[in-house]
Amino acid sequence: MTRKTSRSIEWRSECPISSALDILGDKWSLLLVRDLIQHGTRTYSEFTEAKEKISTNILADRLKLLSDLGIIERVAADRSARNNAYQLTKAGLELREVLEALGRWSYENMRESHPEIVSID
Amino acid sequence: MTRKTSRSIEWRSECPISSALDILGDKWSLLLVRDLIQHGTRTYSEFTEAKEKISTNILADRLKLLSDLGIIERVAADRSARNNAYQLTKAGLELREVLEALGRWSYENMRESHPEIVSID
DNA sequence: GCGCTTAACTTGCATTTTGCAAGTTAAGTT
DNA sequence: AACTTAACTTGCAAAATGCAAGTTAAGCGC
Repeated sequence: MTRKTSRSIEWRSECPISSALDILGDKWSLLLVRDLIQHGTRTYSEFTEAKEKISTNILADRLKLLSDLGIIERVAADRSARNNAYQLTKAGLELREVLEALGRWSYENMRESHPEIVSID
Repeated sequence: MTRKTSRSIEWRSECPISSALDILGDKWSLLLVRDLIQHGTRTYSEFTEAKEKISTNILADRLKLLSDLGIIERVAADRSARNNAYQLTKAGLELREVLEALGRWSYENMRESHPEIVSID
C-alpha cells in the first residue's frame, strides 16, 4: 500500500519509472503541470477553469504535493496566497518532455477510441 | 467523475495529454507496460514477481483495460490463458518513449527525495 | 481417463482515495 | 468598518484499491 504523508512518499522500488508513477500516477497531477507549461503561471481559480473541471479539494491536495516535491512553487514567496500564483520550478519545467510524449502517443493511438481528440502541437 | 465500464472511457476533454491520463493515470498500468518492454512477453504470474508486488485483482483489472484499449494482446490468440502470455501491440510499443522520458525525469529530479533510485538506461 | 497441482483469475470486505457541495477564513476592496 | 470573494477545508457518499482467501479449469503424470 502506498501511503502518502507530508513529504513522505512510499517508494515501491528503486526503478525510476516506478518512482515517477509513485508521485505522478494519478489523473490530475500532470494536468496541473500541463496548465503551468501552457500559461507560465496560474492562480488557484485559474486551475479550476480548465476544461477538465478539477474539484477544489483535489486541486488543493495536488498543489501541496507538487510543491512539497519541488515541482511547482509560488511566484512570489513573500506574498499571501490571495495575491500570488503558481509556477513551475526547474524540475517541473523538465516534465515538458514527458507531457509531449504522452500527448503525441495518445493523439496517434487513441483516435479510434476518442474521435474528438485534438492535436496540441 | 470518471466511470470506467468495459470499453467506455469517460474522456474529460479533447486534450491528448488529458486523454492519456484518463486511461493510464494510475500507479500500475504503465508499470505493466514497462515489464513488457523489458521482457517482451509476460505471463500473469511473472507480472506478480516484479519488485512492486501488484495485487492480483488489480493486475487482472489492468490487463483487461490495456487489452481493451489495444495496448497489449495475448501472444497466441488461439491458446488458453494457462498456456499463453501477454505482449505489447504496436500502440503499446510506442509507449516506450513516454516511459523513457518518465524514467529520465525522475532519475534526474527525485534523487534527493529517493536516494536509492537507480538509472535503468 | 482420473486425480492432483496450480495458474489465472474472482470474491468479500476493509481501507483509502476521489469528488460533490457547502462552509470557513482572511485578504483585498470600497 | 463592512462587504466581497479567492483560497482553501470539511463532511459525507461513492468509487477505487488492496489483502487474503477462494474458485475454476487447464495441464500433467500415471
